[in-house]
Amino acid sequence: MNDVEIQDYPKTGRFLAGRLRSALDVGQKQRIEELIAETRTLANDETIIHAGETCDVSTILIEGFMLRTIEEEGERHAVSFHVPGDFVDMHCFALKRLDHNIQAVGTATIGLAPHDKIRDIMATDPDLARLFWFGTLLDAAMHREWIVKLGKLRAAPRIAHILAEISRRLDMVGLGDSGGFDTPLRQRDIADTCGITVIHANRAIKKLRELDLADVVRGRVNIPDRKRLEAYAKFHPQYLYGDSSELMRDRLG
Amino acid sequence: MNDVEIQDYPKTGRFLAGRLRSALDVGQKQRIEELIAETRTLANDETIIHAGETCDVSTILIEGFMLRTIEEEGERHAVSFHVPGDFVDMHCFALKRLDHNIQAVGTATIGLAPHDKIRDIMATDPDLARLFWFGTLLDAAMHREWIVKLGKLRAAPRIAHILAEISRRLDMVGLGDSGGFDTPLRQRDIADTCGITVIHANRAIKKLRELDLADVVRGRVNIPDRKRLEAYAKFHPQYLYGDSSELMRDRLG
DNA sequence: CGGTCAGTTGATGCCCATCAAAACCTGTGG
DNA sequence: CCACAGGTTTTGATGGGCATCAACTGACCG
Repeated sequence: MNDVEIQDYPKTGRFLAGRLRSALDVGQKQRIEELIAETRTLANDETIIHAGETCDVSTILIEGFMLRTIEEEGERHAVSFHVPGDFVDMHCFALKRLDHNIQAVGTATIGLAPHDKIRDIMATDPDLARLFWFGTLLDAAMHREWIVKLGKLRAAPRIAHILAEISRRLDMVGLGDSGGFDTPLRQRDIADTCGITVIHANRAIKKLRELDLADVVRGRVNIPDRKRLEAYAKFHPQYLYGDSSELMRDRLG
Repeated sequence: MNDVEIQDYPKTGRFLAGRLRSALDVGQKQRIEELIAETRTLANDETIIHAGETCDVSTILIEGFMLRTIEEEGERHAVSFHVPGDFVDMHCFALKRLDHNIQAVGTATIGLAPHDKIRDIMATDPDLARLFWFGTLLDAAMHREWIVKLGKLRAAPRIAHILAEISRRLDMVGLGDSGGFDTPLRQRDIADTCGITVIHANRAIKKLRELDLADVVRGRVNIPDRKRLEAYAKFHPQYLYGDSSELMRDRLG
């Protein structure tokens, strides 16, 4: 991942960066870039898709953060979060309707890919089809890891895990920032993601601060030593299927 | 779903039954059936794929139950369970290696689909390609629902949710049994799935028994009134994307 | 009839939800 | 520049859920 990718492909240059993107040729990258018919800017908390709606475009997150949330009995549960480069609702192409909402956290910029263009790709480039598929399966892999962590970890390490994962994923798409990252995530969002109350999230964050593992302040997360944070969170990045993993040497085809 | 499907397609007749299967034509069903190069019988607890292994076949569960598990620090965590008709590791085709194990619970019969045959389908029938994709996205949808339930529900309703889901999924593939279902699931498996200890699982099961919601005995789960069980578990089947949902009327293409 | 494994029960302490309230930011308009 | 309002972060007190350690029962099997 380098800046050239973003110059050449300003809307989709981060898509699967650090993962299978390196297996794509120029023509394929160009074709993905041309998928994006339109870009939009989202306001804080704006929801682009509501659970149950059918859709005929898919959305790539270009800049900012987003959450997938499910409402139940008036409570919001966040099932996953997204960083730039994520095709946040590619699965909508195959599912036709979604079981959850997708909303911006802070302001965000998105690109829209009409499904008929994706259908063209499915019919003419099986390798790209498989790449899109791969992208949606990464979400499933992250869901699985999170299920394990929810069963295994208490509040503070859960939060540490979220922070460690965001940090790693930002790295993969070329937005790494040693020492932490800027984010509009609120304690409310962290609580909704970890399945705990805001109040308890606050105490757990305080604990991380006291342990000098992570400092969450408005708009910024400081991480003095990511290795220590990852150890505390029992974070093992294999499930992100990154390039750097020795196990991921074999590629498309 | 009816018995004719299983007579005509003994190995894959339950695949996506109750969901998009009804959108397939005879040629497509035949093509899926012919994917299965070989069948095998698995012993109790036998693991067919270990985390990290690459693979060049995918597996459909023909008879019995299976679990996806992730080991961490000697503890087994189950991230999902499977019923007949599930293509348990179709995602292995696009991911190449898996982040988890897949193992039988009790004895099970599976069918093996070589990846080169799947690749042929990807290249020649985009509708079937999309169907396979859809199948893997169902897993992701179930993962999301489970993440919400882990955040929202305590032990007893979690277990109730598992039981309700199994019951519904058996219905969809034509194995419904009003009053409950036979299963080799042990309390250990339920505990590993719910992220609780066996001891606490036992107490929660006792509670379900006392509430007359479900009776889990060796090899059998009795459900006197599924509606009541589902209400207690806050089970809402939309995430299973079943045919019966009004929202699912639109199909492939 | 002893061994093994699944299921069951009791006692203790920590984690987290809940109710309540205060301190703090941030943007707004006077 | 200050006052104010609304949302975010912080702290305290109380109770319930679950993990943990320990022990016992019952079923199946050689």
